[in-house]
Amino acid sequence: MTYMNAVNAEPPLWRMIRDSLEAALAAGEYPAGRPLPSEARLAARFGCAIGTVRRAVDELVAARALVRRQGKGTFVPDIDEMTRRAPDAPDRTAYYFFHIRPRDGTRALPATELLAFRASVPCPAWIAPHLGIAPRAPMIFARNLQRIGGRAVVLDDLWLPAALFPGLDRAGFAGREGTVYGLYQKRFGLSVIRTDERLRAVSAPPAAAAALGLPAGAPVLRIQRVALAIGERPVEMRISHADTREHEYFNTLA
Amino acid sequence: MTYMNAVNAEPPLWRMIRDSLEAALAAGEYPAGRPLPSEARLAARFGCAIGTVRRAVDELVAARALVRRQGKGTFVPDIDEMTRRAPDAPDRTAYYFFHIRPRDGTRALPATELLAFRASVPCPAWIAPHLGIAPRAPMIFARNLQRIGGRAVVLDDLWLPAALFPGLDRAGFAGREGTVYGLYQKRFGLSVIRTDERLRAVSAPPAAAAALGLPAGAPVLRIQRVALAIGERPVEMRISHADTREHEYFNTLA
DNA sequence: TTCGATTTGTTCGTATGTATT
DNA sequence: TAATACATACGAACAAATCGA
Repeated sequence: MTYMNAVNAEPPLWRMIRDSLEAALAAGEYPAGRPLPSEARLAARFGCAIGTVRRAVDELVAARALVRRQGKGTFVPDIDEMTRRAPDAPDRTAYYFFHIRPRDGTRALPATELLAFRASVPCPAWIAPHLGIAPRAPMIFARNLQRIGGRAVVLDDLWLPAALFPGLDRAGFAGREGTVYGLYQKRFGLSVIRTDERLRAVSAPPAAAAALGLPAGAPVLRIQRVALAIGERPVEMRISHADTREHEYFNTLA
Repeated sequence: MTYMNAVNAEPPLWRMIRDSLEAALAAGEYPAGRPLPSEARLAARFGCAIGTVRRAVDELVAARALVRRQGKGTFVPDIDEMTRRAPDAPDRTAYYFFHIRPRDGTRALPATELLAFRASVPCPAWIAPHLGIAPRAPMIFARNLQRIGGRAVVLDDLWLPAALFPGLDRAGFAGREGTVYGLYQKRFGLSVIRTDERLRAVSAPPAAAAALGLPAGAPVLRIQRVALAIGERPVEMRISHADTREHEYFNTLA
C-alpha cells in the first residue's frame, strides 16, 4: 500500500496529528482533569491506525503536554498534582519548575507570601519583547516572597500580560490553592510546559536585600524566567533574586 | 499468543533490551563513530521483533546515549561533532554542555586556555562523595580560562579521578582537538551524557577575580558540575566561576 | 466480590518509503 | 543500480489497570 507520504515533501502523518492535537490543547479544547478521546477514537477521527496516534501522543507526553494513565485515559497534566507530591518522591516532577533547594540535601516545598499586587501596570519596555507583546501593554504585577523551612530565600517579581488573565485580582491571586502555574491552568486554561531561564550573579537590589535580610550589595542569584504554555505562548515573565548562602539552584541536563 | 510478560512482575522486554544495550555502551563495546549492529540484527540477537528493539533504542536516543541516522545506522554520538556546529545552527545541541553566553544575543563558542595542570593530587574530602570515590584518591587537576569573543569570562577548575584517565598528562590534555568531553570519549571511552549542576552567587575568590579582571569581592556565578557518563558513572567534577556582567547562564526546561 | 467493558501498555509481524553507500 | 539501514504506517493479539454494574 502507498501512504500519503508517497507524495513528496509532506511531513509524516504522525507529526500532522501531533500538531493538530497540540493546536487543540493550546486552544483549551481539553481541560485538565478530563480524559482526551481514547486512542481508538482519535485514530478513527484521523483516519489512521492506533499506532500512528500513539506515536503522536508519545511526542506530546515527552514534551510534558500530556500524561497517560493506563486503564483511565490520556490527560492534560494537572500542574498542582505534579507539584504536590511528597518531598521525597522518587521522581523529580515535583521540582520541575522549582529549582532552588537547601544545600544540605534536605527537601521542602516553599511557602509563598504575597508582598504586592497591582492589576494594571504598563509593561516595561525591556520586558515586552520577551513576552511578544506591545510596550506599555497593560500588565499584572505581583511580588512574592518564598520561604523554605521558614527562612526567606527568594523574592519573585511576576509580570503577566493582563489580556491573558481577564478578571484576575488580588483576592483571586492570593486566594489560590496550589501554585501560580496551577492557577494559570485552572482559571485561564494556560498550561505551562516550558520555562527559559537566564541566570546571573548580581549585587542584591535594595528590595531584595531587605526582603531576604541581606547586607546591602551582597551577591545574589538573579533568575529571569519566561514561562511558555503549549504552542510556545509566553505567559509570564518572572525576575527572582535568591539568597544562595544556604541554598542553591539545581539543574540536571539529561 | 502469550508473551514472556505473562509471567508476573517481569519488566517489559523492551526495557531489558534497553538496559542490556546501555550496559554494553557503558562497557565501551561500541566505540563512537562506528555503527551498532542494525536493528534487524539486534532483533535477531535478542530474539524479538524489530519494533521492540526500536522501542529500546528510542529510549537511549531520548537519553542522548545514541543517535540514529537514516540509511547509515545507529551510533554513539560524537561529542565534538555535536559541539562543532555552526554557532547559529537551528538546534541547540552545540550548546548542550556550555550554558554561558553573551547577554546581547550574539553566539560564539568559547576558546580555552590551560592555566594549570597537575597529574596527581589527593582528592579533597568534600569532592570525593560527589564522584563516589575514596577521600585522598589520586586526582588530575586542571585549571582552564574560557574566553568568549576575546574576553575572559569563565574560570574552570577540573577534578578527574586519575584511575579513569590512565596516562593523561599535560601535553595530552592541552593538545586535544575539540572539547575535554571529546577527549574523555575518544581516548578513554567515557561518553558524558548528563551533567548535574548547582549554581550559587558568591563573592569572587581571589584566583577568579584575578583571572577575570574583576574587583575583589565582586559577585560571580559559581557553578559546581558533576559530569556523568553512560550508566550514571561520575567522571568529572568542575567548579566554575563566571563573570555575568556581560554574559549569562541559559537554561531551558522542556 | 466478581465480572465485563474500557483504555492504555507491550509485542508481534508485514509492507513500503527514504537516505546512504 | 542494488543492497543496507532507518522511518513510517498498518493491523492484530494479548496484558494490565481502572471503574462501574
